[in-house]
Amino acid sequence: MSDSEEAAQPPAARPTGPRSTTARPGKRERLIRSATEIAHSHGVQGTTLALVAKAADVPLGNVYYYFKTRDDLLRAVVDEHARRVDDLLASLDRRSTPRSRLKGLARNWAEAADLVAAHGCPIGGLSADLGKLDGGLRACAARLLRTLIDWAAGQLTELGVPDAPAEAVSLLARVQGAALLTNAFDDPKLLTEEITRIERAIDQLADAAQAAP
Amino acid sequence: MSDSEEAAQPPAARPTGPRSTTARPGKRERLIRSATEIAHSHGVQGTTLALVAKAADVPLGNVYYYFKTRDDLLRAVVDEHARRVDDLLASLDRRSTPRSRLKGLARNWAEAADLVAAHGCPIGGLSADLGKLDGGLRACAARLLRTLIDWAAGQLTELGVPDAPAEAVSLLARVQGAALLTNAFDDPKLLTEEITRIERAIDQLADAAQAAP
DNA sequence: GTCTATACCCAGATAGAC
DNA sequence: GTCTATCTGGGTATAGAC
Repeated sequence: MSDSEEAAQPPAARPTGPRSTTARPGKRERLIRSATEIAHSHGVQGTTLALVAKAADVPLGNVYYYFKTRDDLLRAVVDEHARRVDDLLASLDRRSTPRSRLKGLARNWAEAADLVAAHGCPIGGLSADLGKLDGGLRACAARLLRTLIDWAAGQLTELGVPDAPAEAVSLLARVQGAALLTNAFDDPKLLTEEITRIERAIDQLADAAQAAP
Repeated sequence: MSDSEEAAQPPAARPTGPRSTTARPGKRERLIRSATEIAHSHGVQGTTLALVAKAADVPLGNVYYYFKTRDDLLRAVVDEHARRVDDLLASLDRRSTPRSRLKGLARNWAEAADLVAAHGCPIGGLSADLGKLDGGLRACAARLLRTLIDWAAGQLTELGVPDAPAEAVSLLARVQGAALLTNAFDDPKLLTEEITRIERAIDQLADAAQAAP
């Protein structure tokens, strides 16, 4: 490296695996994935570097080559979720109608009912956990929920639903609350049934908007 | 004490303050109250004995005279919430109609909007936090939510609402989800507006049941 | 770049004087 | 009953050999 201001600069978020097609992802990526999983199952405060390093099969001391501090790793976890949300919304955007897109979003939680029953909603749980921290991480997770609400509000607007932003908040609230109860009672069926009801509510909103334009 | 099997037996949950009318509550009670507050603001994992002892103005070592382990103290926190829930529901039961009782329950969250924005719903947060623990505490918090749902289902049944249990779950889910978003965005208004919408939903359920008995 | 060993701190819990 | 001092374990973070 001729252009040197830092002797050893971490890879800094390469697109995907840096190696050949079949090799497992690089260490940085493995660490992020493990941390994301453990933050979901054990909560943010239970996400210790020892657990993450072990799950990623990376020696503990080596973690600090990729992340200066534990908070940096947690920030990367939020970014990872942001990527996943963007991917999901992009795939939903390919559907033909706003109604189908909104239902697809709701269905997405129902499909993960078992995971949600076991550990809660990854995004909702992360938000709640980060909200109880002291540092700059506090506000960092609300952006995931914000993205989802804004997207839903856009779909509702396209449907001609009046008061779309408030309806979007209600929709997300119903999903998040259902996820919380599902986790509390460890009962996937609660989530699938509640999502069905939410899909009905989406239909009613769409039908009402179509009837009175 | 003539009836001695234990040399020093902790007070074991006396009804209220053991002293004269104006003295502050006993140490055990102060510890429970401080722990309840800190569990709300810092989360269960952030509820350290040092913090609790300091807030209750009790020396750290003395905590163990009242609670054998930290888990015991956390169990006492859940019990404290259970008491508060029972009190709330008992006071609501004095209202004349199920509709008014249900709205009163919803209003209860709206009145605490600032606290919810700052730290989330005490019960929902506790449930989520305990769900991520290993030990026997895991299932212990779901009972608070269970109590609320069962009570709401009873009120809806009395109203003649069909599928009352599922409607009760939906109602609680909406409240809990609204609380989660309110906390994530640190915005009390979000909760008050969402509760208003939930009250409207209660009216609609009641009106519909009355129209078609 | 990678990994071992370890410093350092703060948590829960205990001992024992008072 | 009350409180100080302390033990022990596990957490983040660093030093430094390779």
